[in-house]
Amino acid sequence: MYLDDRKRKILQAIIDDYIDTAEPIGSRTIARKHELGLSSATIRNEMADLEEMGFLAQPHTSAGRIPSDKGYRLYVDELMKARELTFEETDSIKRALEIRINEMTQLIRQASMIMSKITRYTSIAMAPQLNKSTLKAVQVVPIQDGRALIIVVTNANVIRNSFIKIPDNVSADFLIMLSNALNSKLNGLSIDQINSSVIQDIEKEPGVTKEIIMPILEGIADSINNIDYSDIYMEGTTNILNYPEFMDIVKAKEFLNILDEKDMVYKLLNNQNVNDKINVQIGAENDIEQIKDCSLVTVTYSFGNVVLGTIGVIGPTRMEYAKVISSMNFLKRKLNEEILKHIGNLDGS
Amino acid sequence: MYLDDRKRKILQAIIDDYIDTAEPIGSRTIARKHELGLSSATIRNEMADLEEMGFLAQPHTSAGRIPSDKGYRLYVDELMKARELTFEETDSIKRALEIRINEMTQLIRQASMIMSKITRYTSIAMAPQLNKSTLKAVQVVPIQDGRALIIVVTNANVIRNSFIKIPDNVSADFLIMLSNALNSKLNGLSIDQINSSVIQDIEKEPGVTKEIIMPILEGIADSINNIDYSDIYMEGTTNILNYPEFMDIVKAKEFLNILDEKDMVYKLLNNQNVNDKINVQIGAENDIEQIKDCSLVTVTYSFGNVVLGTIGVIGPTRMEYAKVISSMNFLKRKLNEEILKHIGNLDGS
DNA sequence: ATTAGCACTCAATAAACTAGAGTGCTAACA
DNA sequence: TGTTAGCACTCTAGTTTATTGAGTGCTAAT
Repeated sequence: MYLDDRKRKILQAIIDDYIDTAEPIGSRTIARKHELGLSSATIRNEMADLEEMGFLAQPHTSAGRIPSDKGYRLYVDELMKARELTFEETDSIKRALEIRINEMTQLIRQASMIMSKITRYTSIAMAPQLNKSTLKAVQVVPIQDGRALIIVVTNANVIRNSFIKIPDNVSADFLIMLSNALNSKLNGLSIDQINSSVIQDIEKEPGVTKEIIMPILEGIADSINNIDYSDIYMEGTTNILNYPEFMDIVKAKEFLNILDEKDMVYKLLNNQNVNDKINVQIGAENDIEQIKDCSLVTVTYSFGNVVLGTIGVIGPTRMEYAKVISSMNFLKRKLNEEILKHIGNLDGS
Repeated sequence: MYLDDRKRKILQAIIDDYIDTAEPIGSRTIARKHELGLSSATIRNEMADLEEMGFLAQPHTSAGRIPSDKGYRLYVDELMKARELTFEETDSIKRALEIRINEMTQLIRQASMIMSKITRYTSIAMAPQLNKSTLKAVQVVPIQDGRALIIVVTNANVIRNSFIKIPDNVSADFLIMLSNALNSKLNGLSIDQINSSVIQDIEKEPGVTKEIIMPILEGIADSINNIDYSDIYMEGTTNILNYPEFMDIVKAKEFLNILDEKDMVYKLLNNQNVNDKINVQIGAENDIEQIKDCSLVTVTYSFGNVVLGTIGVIGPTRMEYAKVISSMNFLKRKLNEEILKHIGNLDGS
């Protein structure tokens, strides 16, 4: 069966309406509301075809049709019309990102917050993925005898600390010297690139022993590797409860439970293709059974070839795709500008 | 009317049963299940008295009785029997706190997590309140020309960073000297104690100017004052959906919305009395209308006179108070031991 | 190819009924 | 005088039955 232009128009009309009302759409509704010049009977025949082709489904025999995941996919890829953002929307995105930024993570949280607010869905975000980053500065700061604090700054200006134990007899001056050595040797390396030849190189410095260097390197690895789940942010988690398809307490719980488990959210955000596009996962396209009735729109942003994180909006499959995608596009653009400003500035580049 | 021993026994029995079943309790149930040697008619009369005194309420004329906030209050203060924790429970609390702790916040998150798991309610926690802390170490680390990173460590080993701008021509050696000066002058002071005389004192150091010292002090204040809401942790937010009184989507949403707004949670945790006791807020005793059907059990823990934070468990007013309070007590004890170990160690004291 | 018409289906809502848990009151009892 | 058995009454929750209306699929006419 061929998906001709009339079928596409009808499908589009049905999905538009369904996104709007969350009610199964009948042939008469389409005939009345959209000027297709066709009677309900004709549309009825076309709808039967569309169902057979897998784009529509029927909750029960005497109900209207609702879109299937496949239907939404076609809609997103080909049918829907772009939605212009209003001035209020673009403006609030712009203003949200205009904060005084101290750390990348703040920028991301802010971005996540505004996405949730504009779309009225739930936003999830993941902050910089440290193990892909490279070191920009390392400092060893003495706190008191036998204890020091390692501070690591990455090329994306993410800061991590970790306490370490050091031998008691180490002087503050020596640590300063050591910090300088570490800085020059490790600068620009990713954590994976710190191998034995680099370590041997550092050991050549006067006074540097295995006893002192090992806890420091462990501390650095600790700081970096520990992608801890605190770097996952969520906003508007209860928004889902506003949508009729999640008014059922069991459904709502299923959804909220996934958000409660940060490693699930982490997995969700990490399964995305890393590219410059807006990613759309519809319904069962994500492989978490409990949210097979949800869609996820994500964008991964980066600086150079360093992936800095991912922001996503998750809502019912009956999502206002046009609006969400437009918002994400605009956010991505503004976010990239901000990242450039932020990291650019600090790099002096 | 006098609340004699028999009335108290009956009230206790009713509340025990109601906490268990969430169903209004009738006179016959009490007569049957508890060996009070009284007929249902007698209990009926006593129940009418208890209702008149405000300890019980009736959802409708032909239903059993449910406890009022006042009833729960009496129950918590005087009636309930302590609940021994099982070995599994004490053991899992102990093991949860045995992690390798890098920062106080990790300890608190861990504690919050285990409370939610054991009680099956929602736990909320607040990490160290920085502005009551005193400074233990301050370091100014050059990142590149014109930019430096301030690292602040408090007496509770909480670490905060903030980027600052400094004049271009400042040398790394000078910053090291300055760090040393700041360390000796600011050590032991709280943020409120850094006044103009302290600042003047620092300015006496050779080469220190207002231009250089002001951004640094601002950076310190930034790090400290910014009690940001990331320091609020929650676990088991969806647990509430397991309790029949919150199966209603509107009720559930009301509850979850409060948790979604971190400043509400913040307010909730901050309104607690700061003392060494377990605090119990029953129903409308907390002044947030939306959670007037919830009870909150909190404990504030501290080191010396420094308040380090608060951990709370929030659930329906029909809460297993005995279990929650026992758990909190045990947690408090273990937590204090850990804090002593942790901070003690690092202080060398 | 399109459409009007009609019989049929099914969910949702309302209305009527039933069952049962629980109360309050009264009168009898120890 | 406190306690209890007994009974009429109340109210909710659950079940059954009937009704409505939106929507479909099919057929025959255009």
